Amino acid sequence: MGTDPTTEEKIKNAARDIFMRKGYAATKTRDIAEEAGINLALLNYYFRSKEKLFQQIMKESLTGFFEHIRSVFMNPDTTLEEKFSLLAKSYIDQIIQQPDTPMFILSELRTRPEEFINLMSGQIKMRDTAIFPQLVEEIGMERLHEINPVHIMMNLISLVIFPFIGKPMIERIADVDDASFKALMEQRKELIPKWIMQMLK
Amino acid sequence: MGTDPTTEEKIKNAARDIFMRKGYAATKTRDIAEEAGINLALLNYYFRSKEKLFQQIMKESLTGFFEHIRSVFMNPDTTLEEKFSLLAKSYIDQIIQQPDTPMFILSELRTRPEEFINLMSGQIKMRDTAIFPQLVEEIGMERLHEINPVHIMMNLISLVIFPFIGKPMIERIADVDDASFKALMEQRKELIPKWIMQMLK
DNA sequence: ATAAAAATTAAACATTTGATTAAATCATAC
DNA sequence: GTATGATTTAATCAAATGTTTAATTTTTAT
Repeated sequence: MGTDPTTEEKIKNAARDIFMRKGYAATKTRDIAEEAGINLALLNYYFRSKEKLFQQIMKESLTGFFEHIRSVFMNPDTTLEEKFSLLAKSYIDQIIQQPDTPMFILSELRTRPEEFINLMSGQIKMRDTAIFPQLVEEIGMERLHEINPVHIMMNLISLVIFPFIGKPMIERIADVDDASFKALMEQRKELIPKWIMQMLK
Repeated sequence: MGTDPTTEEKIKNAARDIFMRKGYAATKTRDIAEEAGINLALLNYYFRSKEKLFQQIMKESLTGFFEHIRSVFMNPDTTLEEKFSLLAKSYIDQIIQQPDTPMFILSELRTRPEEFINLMSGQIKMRDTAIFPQLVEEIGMERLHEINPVHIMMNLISLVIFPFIGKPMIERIADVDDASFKALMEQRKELIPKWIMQMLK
């Protein structure tokens, strides 16, 4: 067993939980305090304000979110298809562990874009990745006008992430339960790279 | 020119605008009143409460959102590829007009799933559509175990909707401006049906 | 023209909510 | 053991927020 979490950690864990599930505006500092099992004043004692606490958590979420893309897309020693496959595998695994992260980031980015300008800068730029020239080469100069590499990147991310974002709706429309949903996501680790490769044909 | 909007319409329009942009919790009744140019008390006079006003708007958004899917997927007289094409075209056009709708629905569905159980019931069921048996036939019985029709439906919706949800992030990562983004979306009306058909091969 | 109904306004109310304060408790060093 | 600093608590504050009230103005019907 690990050591007991410090008060600071308890607050952060509770805050991450509730921020991710309900978003910034719907999260009350008292909910965080109760979930963490601490006195309300301790939240401000350790983190100064709800806003500061939120920014710490968002920064870490963003970093984790991009680290996956970065490490896969920056590697010059893997082929295109390997990159697609690695990204699908590691991302789907990660999101299964923390299903709320993508929606959390995207919905806060929509609601309060101002706060993100600094947090987002210094993150990945598509043109600086190793995958970008590989995509350009695979598509071929003469076909670049009909299929922009940005489409392929969007498609990869869309196919990986959207099912998790749309899960509550998909489960109702398609009559799939939680277990079946997870099984479908597992299959997608293999299917997505195949689909993306076909798009390049 | 159309007639002036009634007070009720002014409130609803303002509320739709702000709810869509900021979400339920971050929207203040006073913001709605100001945006609508009306006295705060009129909001409760016409709609009883913020919650009731929200539910009306959400119900209409959900209905509009599903009407497109329904009308395309229910039509027994179009081929699979025609359905893919029609859905991509009409959906992308609709979302370009009202880019916040998908994110609005999905993020509120995540934040307050309780409120949605009644609003969602009576909406579309995948197994009752005309497209479902078409998909099953196209895939073929012997391949159904390796590619569940639900994947194809998820992919279609993902490729259409996700770029709009991820737009603020995509624009930063891929260095595309608003005009280029719209041009890319226009291309996708033709590309998405093609990509989806390839997945069935 | 006038009375009744509908619409609008300014003010206030009751909670909620983020934050602070001052006192109390705990841990650590000497 | 005691003093010092860190941590925790209960209580409180001030502002924000959804809603209501009571009075006023505008519209409608006769």
